[in-house]
Amino acid sequence: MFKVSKQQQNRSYGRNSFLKGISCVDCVNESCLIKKNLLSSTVFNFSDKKTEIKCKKGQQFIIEGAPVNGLFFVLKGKVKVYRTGINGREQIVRFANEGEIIGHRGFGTEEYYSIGAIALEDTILCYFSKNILQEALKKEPSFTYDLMLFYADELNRSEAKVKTISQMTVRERVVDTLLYIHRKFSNKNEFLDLPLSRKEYADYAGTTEEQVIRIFSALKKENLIATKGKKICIVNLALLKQEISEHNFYLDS
DNA sequence: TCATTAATCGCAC
DNA sequence: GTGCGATTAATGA
Repeated sequence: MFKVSKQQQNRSYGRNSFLKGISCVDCVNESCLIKKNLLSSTVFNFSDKKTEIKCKKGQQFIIEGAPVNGLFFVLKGKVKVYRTGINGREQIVRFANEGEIIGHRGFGTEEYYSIGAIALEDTILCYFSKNILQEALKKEPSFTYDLMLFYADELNRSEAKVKTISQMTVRERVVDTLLYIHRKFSNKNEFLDLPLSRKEYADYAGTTEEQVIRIFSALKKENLIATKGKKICIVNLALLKQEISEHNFYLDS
């Protein structure tokens, strides 16, 4: 679609290539808050200073405990963000889609990342160093404001998740996870457009792989969902929503 | 195709 | 609800 030659060039470097890539002007991610603020000359000049990072499926690009140097934006692909708990259990904090920000919690005074991030499919990231970003944020209020809205939204989501984990039954948490993935990653035919393993569903819902499998097969029997290997289809969205509606759940991405 | 990995299920706790 | 192990299905080299 755009700048094919650049992509081919990237490919020839194999994994882990760090090089200058597609300009923000040509980016297709309208939801990206850099793209949205590109009319500002500050942001425009700043956008030129990004580094493009290519990740293969399954590749980790943020390691828990590593020093924070900057911020990632997802140009293309999907990513999971997690924390490791006791005896190595992963807690998936969130999934990030194209145009979203990763590593922002460590921004500011934090010295080390408290989260890890792994690409769920082949992914291209835009990386900005902390200093460059800080300069742009100080100069351009509307850009800063957009980022603030993003932080507020993240906080809201995080608070809602506390309640999910502490007050919902396992079944409700799994249903909630399905609805979350559906809101965020479904395409039109109700198939979830994200190849997650049962374990990854469990890590997000705060339960075990076995429970997820048991609940999936129960939901299948009740004709609420259908599965084909990793592909999962929401059959009866309304009924699933009804299951967790008493938790007066907020509905957003 | 064969070998590896993931998904299920049953059972004990 | 959780954790382990055996069985079966799916994936990929």
